[in-house]
Amino acid sequence: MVAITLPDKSVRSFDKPVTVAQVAASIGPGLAKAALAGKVDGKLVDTSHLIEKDASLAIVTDKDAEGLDLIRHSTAHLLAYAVKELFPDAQVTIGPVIENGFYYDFSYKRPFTPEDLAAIEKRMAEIAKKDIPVSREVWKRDDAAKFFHSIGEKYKAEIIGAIPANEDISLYREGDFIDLCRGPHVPSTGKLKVFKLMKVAGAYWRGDSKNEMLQRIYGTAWARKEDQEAYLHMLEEAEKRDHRRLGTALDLFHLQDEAPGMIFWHPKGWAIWQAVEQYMRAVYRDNGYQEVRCPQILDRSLWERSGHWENYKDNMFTTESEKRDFAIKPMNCPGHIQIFNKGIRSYKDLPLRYGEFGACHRNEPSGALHGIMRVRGFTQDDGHIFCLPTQIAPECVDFHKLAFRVYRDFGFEHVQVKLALRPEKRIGSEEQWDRAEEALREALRASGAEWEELEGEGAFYGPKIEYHLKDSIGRSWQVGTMQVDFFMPGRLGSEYVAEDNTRQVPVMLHRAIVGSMERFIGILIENHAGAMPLWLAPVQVVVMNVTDRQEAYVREVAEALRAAGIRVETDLRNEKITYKIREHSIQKLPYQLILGDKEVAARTVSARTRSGENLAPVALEAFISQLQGEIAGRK
RNA sequence: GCCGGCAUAGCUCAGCUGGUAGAGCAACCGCCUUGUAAGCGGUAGGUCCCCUGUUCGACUCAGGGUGCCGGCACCA
Repeated sequence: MVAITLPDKSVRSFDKPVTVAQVAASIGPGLAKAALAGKVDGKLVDTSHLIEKDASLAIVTDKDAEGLDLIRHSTAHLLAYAVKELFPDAQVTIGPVIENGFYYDFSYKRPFTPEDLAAIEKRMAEIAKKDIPVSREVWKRDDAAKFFHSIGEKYKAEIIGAIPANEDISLYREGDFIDLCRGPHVPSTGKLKVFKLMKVAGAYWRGDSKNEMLQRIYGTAWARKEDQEAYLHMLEEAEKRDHRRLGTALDLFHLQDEAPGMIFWHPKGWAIWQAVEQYMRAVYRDNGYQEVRCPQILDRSLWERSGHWENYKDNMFTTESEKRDFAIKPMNCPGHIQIFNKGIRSYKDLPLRYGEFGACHRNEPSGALHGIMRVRGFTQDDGHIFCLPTQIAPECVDFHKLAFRVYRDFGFEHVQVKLALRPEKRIGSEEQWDRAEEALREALRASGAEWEELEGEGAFYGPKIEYHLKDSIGRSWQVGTMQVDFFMPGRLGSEYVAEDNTRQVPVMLHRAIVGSMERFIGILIENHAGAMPLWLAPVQVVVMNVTDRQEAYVREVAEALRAAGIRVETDLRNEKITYKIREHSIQKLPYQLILGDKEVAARTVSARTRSGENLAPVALEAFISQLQGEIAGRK
């Protein structure tokens, strides 16, 4: 007797072991058809899985998140199947599920072309249509290794070789194609109906740039056609919000060949920058930071002492003058330490907080550059807190709260928090690391944050909290950070006089909220689709005349707005009002003031909002105070 | 840096197999004095990314470079 408990708590009894598929069939033919896998006692298995003893079972269909992942995983195998049919000497490697789809890495004598992709996708559809059963087989590890060697699949053999010898492994067979896989998979290829190959790209074998490069094919797969169409449509829409496109369209900035990874800020882009910077400056001021400014170029000897010359040389721009070597600063911390070191510090001075809008240059690999998100010249809202070990935790708690307040003010609700823990190559004692990691955890816990821990991702001098925001197509970018550093202050000779009159080395906290002004503005642009909130909009109001009779009044109104601190432009061009409205709408201006004879006569203004709403005429003063209210509220 | 793709007017893009280039928008000049998302007419604008080669002839083909785009690696 086998008793199966279903999710609704009902129990079905069978007189001998049954497969997931049989249980599904016993419930109903519809479910039997929809079944993609089973979840037995919480473990995902194939529908062919034989249940031999009492268990709980949930039938997984394409309505479950797991079902969708299954479809994607099986579609990756389908892709490999099709590739092996069309390109028999291609070698298969791995094909995992990713957000919205999957990829599969192949080794092949030449790169796949877009035409290849179309042919592969066609073949996939044909195989799917044949509804070929997918079956699981359990092999001895060595047999499997031998087998994959014999068919020339050296990557698979290598993967299997890394599995302990006494472990059995599972293979999945569909038609002539057999692949090593933990599974589970859909029962047959006919379950795979909605997929599309998206792009080819190079990817290193085992993610190591010392290894050969494989051909990675990316695809997307869905349970329903509408889902895929919605996804593709979303991608198209996201493309319109790309900060590079909007940067040109809204005349915010540009880049050019002579300065790769460095930005020319146009007046409107710089107005956004200034709005962000002034806001962040107030954040420094109101939270116990003193703003400072350090040299852009510093002598080699300083970078040797800090360790950068040895560890970071490839990323630094260097220069030479009168037989002295200099580096353009890639970071601000050594500079801040010089300020700290000037004079004798007492424990009573700590925590001491310095903040800078520090322009840094890093010679990033050319392939890493991306619009204004990843650049070679950028400005950090970089702060360093010199403190006692006991002050680490409270400083981190305060910082975390502050960072989240800032993100909220900029309109970000979804901030990913990650905690990067001790890497293999590190300095400092285990005890110091324990304390530092725990201090950061404590700060996150105290703030009620949810976070993800990344083993081995910390800096060599200490662990760090990372704050990430997403761009329009969902790529995640680190913005803020909080890092504990036990190392650099000692290395650069910082000390304070402790209570017992001994000299001690302070702990340094490296912290940034927007991270890089450039990246942060890029993300701001994408998240607002270029329609910046009033307080950040480069031009907040445009004042327009209907005919040239209102010209003087337009100037008067604009001047009053300017005097009230509003960023205002006039549009006195000899064009139809509809033409002007269209143009400023495309430029995503928050408010357009339309002044005709009526407004002149009544000494009022008629505003049109960005959403296309026409507000009733009001007195200028009323309009100004409305704007000032919105700006103060950061709307 | 690695794999692949791309580079034509200010912007977005077209230009078949080699015969030195076009459109729309923008700009400029007129006309129109205009009321909530494009009035009309005209003019001007290009080292077809750069260098070398093949060719009678190169935007087009080949080689090299630079930059950008998509990934990978990197991002203390």
